[in-house]
Amino acid sequence: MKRRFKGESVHKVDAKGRVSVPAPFRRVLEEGDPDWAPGQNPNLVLIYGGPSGRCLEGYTIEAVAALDDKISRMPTFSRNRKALERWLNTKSVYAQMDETGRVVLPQKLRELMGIEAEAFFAGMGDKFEIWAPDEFQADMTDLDEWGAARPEGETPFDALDAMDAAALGGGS
Amino acid sequence: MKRRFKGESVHKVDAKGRVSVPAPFRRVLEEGDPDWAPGQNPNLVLIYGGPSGRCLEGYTIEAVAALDDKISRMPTFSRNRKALERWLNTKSVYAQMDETGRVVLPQKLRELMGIEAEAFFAGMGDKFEIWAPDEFQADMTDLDEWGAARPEGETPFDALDAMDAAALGGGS
DNA sequence: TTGAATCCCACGATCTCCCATGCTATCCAA
DNA sequence: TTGGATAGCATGGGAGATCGTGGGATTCAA
Repeated sequence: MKRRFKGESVHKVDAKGRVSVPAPFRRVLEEGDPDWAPGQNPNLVLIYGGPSGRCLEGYTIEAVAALDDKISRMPTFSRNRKALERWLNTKSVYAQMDETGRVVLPQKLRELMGIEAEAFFAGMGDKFEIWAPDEFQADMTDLDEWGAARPEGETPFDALDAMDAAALGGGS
Repeated sequence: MKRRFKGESVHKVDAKGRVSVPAPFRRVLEEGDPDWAPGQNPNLVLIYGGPSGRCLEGYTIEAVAALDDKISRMPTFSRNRKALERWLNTKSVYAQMDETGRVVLPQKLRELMGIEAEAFFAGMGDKFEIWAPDEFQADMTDLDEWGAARPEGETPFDALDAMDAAALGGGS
């Protein structure tokens, strides 16, 4: 079973835009880079035009390849495909960890996300997110309030339960 | 794993029509030119009659060869084939990077695309696009607005999710 | 001989790479 | 179980290479 991005942490961003990648994330990035070998520095991809738009998303090389593959199976001239290609190819950059476990966040991306002295890392399974700490806090609060305001039986956790029922129904 | 064209940037076009190729793109062009050797300048191909028509497309030598190959497998006298051959052979020019990482955009092509003082480069995986900055912005805005106006469950990202379902359903 | 394309040189700003340091967690042996 | 050794982690800084851009000189053809 492949390791996934889990956990959260805050790291300093220095004047050059360098920031430490949370140590547990490094293992995932290494496993997810087909060219990686012990003693080397894994590559990754940062995407910034995502659905929310308010955070950077970090993907392993493999995860990006899987996305690429999925998109390439969509109708060639569909608008959906064009939008996704723009997102995955234009609104993204390669990055590489250095020997001390850091990556450089280009100035343009830091500005877009409002990241200054600190960056907030949030594991999200097959990807991770990089936020300005206060932006993440705001998003988290939004999400909590939204969940709390849902009617009985329609909270996120209820939706999770509903997945079981659907699996049973569909699989039989 | 082969590197692909990723990212976006704007560069000045000087009076002679020279523009810097974004540094990350140079690596891809080098890898994609079979004749390239360290210390040399990679060749590339610029195509300008593409489907959208509003931007130049830059391809590596290898990518052009692959397209050529694909087209040559089409029925010999089909109109499709003829149209594509025109596109790939007639509406294209070779270009070469100089030692400082620039290429010359011929005046004719600049005029066709409305490129004047600045050119916008957009990575698109196996190729990259060169736009007049405002043209790209307009295209991007169109695309974003279109996506935002889609009903729930039909946005580009929903379509991406749907690929999983299709893969499962189609694979059985 | 004049315009355009090519080559060579120049320079400031940015980015990379290498080295350095203090801290924390882990491990091993007395 | 306790102290010290060791490895990994988070962060900082400096020197050199790369990048983006400008301009002059040269060549070639019209």
